[in-house]
Amino acid sequence: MPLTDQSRRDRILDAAEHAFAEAGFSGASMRHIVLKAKVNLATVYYYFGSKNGLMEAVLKRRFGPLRQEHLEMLRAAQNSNGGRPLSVERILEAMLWPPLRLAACDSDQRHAVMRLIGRIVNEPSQQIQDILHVQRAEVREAFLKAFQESLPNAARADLLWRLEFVWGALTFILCNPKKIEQDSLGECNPRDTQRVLEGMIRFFSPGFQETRPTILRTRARIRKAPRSRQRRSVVIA
Amino acid sequence: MPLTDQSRRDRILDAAEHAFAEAGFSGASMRHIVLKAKVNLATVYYYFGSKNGLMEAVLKRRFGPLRQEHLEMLRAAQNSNGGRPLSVERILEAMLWPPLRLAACDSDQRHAVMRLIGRIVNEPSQQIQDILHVQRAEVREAFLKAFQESLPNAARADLLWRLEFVWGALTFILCNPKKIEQDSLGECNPRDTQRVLEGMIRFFSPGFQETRPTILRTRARIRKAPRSRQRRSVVIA
DNA sequence: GTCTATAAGGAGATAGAC
DNA sequence: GTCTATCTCCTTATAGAC
Repeated sequence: MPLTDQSRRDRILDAAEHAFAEAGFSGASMRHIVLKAKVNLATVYYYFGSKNGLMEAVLKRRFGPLRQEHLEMLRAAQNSNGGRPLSVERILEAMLWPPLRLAACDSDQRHAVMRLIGRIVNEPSQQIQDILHVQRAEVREAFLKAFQESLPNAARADLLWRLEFVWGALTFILCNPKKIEQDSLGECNPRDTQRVLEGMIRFFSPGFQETRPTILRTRARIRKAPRSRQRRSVVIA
Repeated sequence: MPLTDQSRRDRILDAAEHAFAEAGFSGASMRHIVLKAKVNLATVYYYFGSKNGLMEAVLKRRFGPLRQEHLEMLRAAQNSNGGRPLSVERILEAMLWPPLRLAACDSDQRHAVMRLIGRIVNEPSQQIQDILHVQRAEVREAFLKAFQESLPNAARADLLWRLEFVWGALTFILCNPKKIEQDSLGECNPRDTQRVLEGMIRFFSPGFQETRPTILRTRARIRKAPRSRQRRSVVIA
């Protein structure tokens, strides 16, 4: 870790990224960050103004390039396909690979980036959510459009839901790689990015093909809950 | 909201559940909680000992019954099926419905419970993760076994990954119902629990049937990233 | 640009009266 | 069991010398 080669600003961003990824926004403290970055506390305020400003800079450094890579990969796939609708597999690949690749970089920051993506998705702060929303809206639209072209019979609402499911699954595994590995007793290896990608594409692709309209079944048998300690005056079922 | 009918202890738990769900563990403060619960600060320490103890009580109140409901619903489905392997759809229903139903209760605590489930999954604290692990391990095993019986040709590692994907998608939509509704301009309605359940079962079922072994494709074309600002000395691809 | 020193307040937790 | 008052520490943030 050559400290001399790295400017103070970058050291702070790296340390902050790490801290925010590990402890969340409110859980991370400026003092821990400056300790790890080996800079003075006032330096952070000089460069970033506030803790919020620091988080914003951390997010933009990662999600700006990520957004561009998403869009470029989708466009490259479309170009190489001569303008015809892409297969679901190709779309999913363009959707999942950029974040997985980012997380696969072999560096000290690897785990930090992985967890940061997953962490901030569920971050309570409205300001953080706004930053994320701006970064994601354009990408969301592009992929939704690709899916609509690929699956003209699918209901738009279904596709929207499915994008959320995939995005949720992705952020979850990015945020909890260690837990997954431990819970599976080593059978799942989140660092084998290539295999994770293949597994996700194989698992999610068939579901997207399911374009018949939803038929709501009556499900009377599950109305009864086993315990009485919960309030369930109104049960939707 | 009849305050007199509710013991202090329950008022604290309700307020804490709400606060933790909204702001996360470190983001929520004891002082905000006692303000909402209309109790004295010392009362919380009398009943729960510490902030950690309070969180633990909040989690156990919800996840104990949830665990039981998961197991009972799976067992009921197996019994009604005469011991034969369940369909993937039935297993998914038993897996998804208890948390969705819990979130569908029409009460002031509804949103709190929804978001709490999603929130704590990504909570950094190790102690919280341990509580969650204990609650989830038994349920995980039961559902994994059900899937293995239903899909004898599926690789165990694949099933483990897929359980994580489903769990990740579920916790994501539980934690971010408002965001989903806004991003979709109202087309997705997270409060229509029944439809969400059907949508998830329809989306995830086909993927589980995919039991052919994974064939890793070479993907040279995605090796190139669009921007040079990221370090990518070692790219796994 | 970088530092020391410190402000100003919020946090979790407790002692001890009632 | 419930309250007031307080301890102690840590937090974000800033003022001002160099």
